[in-house]
Amino acid sequence: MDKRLRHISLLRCFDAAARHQSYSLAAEELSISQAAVSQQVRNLEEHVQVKLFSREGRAMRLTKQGKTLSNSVTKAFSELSLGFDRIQIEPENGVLTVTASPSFCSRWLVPRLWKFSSLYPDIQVRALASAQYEDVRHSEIDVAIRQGEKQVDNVHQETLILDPIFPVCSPKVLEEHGLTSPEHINKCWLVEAIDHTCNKASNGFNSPNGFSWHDWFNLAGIPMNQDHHKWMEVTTWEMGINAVLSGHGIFLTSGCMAQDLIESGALVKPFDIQIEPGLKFSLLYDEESPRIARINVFTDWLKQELQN
Amino acid sequence: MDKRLRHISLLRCFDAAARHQSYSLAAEELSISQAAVSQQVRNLEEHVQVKLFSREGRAMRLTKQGKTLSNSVTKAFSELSLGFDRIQIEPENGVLTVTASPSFCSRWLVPRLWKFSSLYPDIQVRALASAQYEDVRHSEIDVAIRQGEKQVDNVHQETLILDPIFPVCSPKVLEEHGLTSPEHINKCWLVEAIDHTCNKASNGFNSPNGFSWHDWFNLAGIPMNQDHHKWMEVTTWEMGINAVLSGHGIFLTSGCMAQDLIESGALVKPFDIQIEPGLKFSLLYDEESPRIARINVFTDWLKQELQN
DNA sequence: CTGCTAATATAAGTAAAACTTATGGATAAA
DNA sequence: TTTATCCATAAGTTTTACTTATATTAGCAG
Repeated sequence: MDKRLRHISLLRCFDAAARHQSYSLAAEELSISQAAVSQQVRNLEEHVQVKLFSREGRAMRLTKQGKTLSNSVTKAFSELSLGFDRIQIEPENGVLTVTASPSFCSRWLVPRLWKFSSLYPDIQVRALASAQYEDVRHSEIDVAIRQGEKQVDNVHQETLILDPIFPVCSPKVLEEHGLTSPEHINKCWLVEAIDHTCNKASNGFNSPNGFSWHDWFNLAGIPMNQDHHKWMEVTTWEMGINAVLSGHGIFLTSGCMAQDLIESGALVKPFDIQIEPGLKFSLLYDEESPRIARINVFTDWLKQELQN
Repeated sequence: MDKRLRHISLLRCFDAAARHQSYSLAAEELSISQAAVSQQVRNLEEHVQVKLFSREGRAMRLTKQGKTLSNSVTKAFSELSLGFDRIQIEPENGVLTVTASPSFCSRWLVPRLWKFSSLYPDIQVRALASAQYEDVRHSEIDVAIRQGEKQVDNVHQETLILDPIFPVCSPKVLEEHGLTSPEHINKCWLVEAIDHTCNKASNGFNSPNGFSWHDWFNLAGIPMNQDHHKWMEVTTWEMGINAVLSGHGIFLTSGCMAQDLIESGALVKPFDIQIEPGLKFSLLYDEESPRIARINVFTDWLKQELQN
């Protein structure tokens, strides 16, 4: 054991002072007195026989050697924090970060979070919208909800939702076009969400869709007008929802994206014909996360919410 | 500042116990009592709320979490030691480790070290023979002398010797073959040191040679017998020197490898024709080494020695 | 199986380190 | 020049790291 590590405690004050270039600010951060910081740094300088700070007016600037040591200390402390993180279990209470696609966040997750927050007021949920999967193991993200499925090493993954695909439109469009039979859909503008990678065979998290109007017409057993010119393609679920909300045609949606709007009457589901099993939404988290207790609270609530 | 680093001192005992899987051995290493180690580890376990060791008979085995933390602590402590090393200046007196090729060590360096030791009896020089360059920045080696030149990050490098290349032989061979003119060399066995990587264009430290008899004959302006069958190739300078010392032909040597033997009369230089500039020997050391004071003493002496 | 040795655990006490409060000195700004 | 801000130092207090003594557990040999 390196004898110099006998005075390893002194490095705490050194590190804080180095970052702030100020003993007072360091003392504030550490919730101790300025005099303590001054003495600890002086003790360190005496033990290693190297001047680490030089006074510049009221500030304490690092010497060249002080900078060198500070770099090493920062790395070492970071490594220790990581080690502690890996072995410790955080309490249930605290911040939890959940990531999903922007559409899922705004159309499904965020409109439901008030229920979670009512039940668990000591857990603050941060919803992080992201167009692609974020690593739950090497970031501060705790839970990811993604459309599709993909093998991710050392990450727990389960099916959260199997979402039917069906057409929705506004009540206005329903009335104007008299949509009493599936064939009548051919009278409308057809809105379809496409996967902008244009690769239906891709295996992994994708956005947004693996189904088209063509699939739905096949299921309904009716011919699709082959020279149908009234169609529009969008690249996110939210765009499609917003289109039909404003009275623009009929949208082949993923159920969960429209569920709250159907319940509120803002949109209607003209026909009880849906593609099943439709989309899979997966739930992912790191079982070895220090925040596993918090993650479990949230994911349990999620699953319960989906049964109601 | 991570609050857990408040108890950073406890990690010293943890680290020693983890390495030894024994509190008693850890105590011995740290020169404290077993009871202190036991209590420090217990305190750490209480603060982080994780069991780090499990008792197996008389041994203390790391738990899975203990192993995880131990890995991080080892890295962090290593980083801190490195930081201390980089800022601390060791005194002039102490051990200095010098590395060079085996041939250079035995033929040039070691035969001269007695002079250095006479002048600086408090600096103990350890000559480390190595066939390849050893990193002076991340090892305990202080000074490297290598043939050739190569860019090494954060390492001071300068030319130590520009060594002429010329033929040497034993006085006996000189007399037997009557080598009074360069053409007479064709009567002898020609010994040549080759670079066993067989890549003359390689940029970096190489061993041993970038020159051949062909080069020397060109310089001397005489034709080399094209079907010369009396030749031998060796892969180190020392082999070549030993060959001619035993009366075997004539060797195209690097000056410094034969200098002391020429001065003593054991070998002779038949002709005053030499390839110049010949080989470059470089001196390398880490300017940020804690032993820089000692390194400077040695390198200054080296350069002085070469001017005499 | 018994007795002994080796190793860790725990309790009480001591020594050293980390911190506090009070005050002085230096620098910057008004 | 005065005032405010920041670090340095001294003396005292609190906390942590260590000691010694003893208890407990495990392993080994006869």
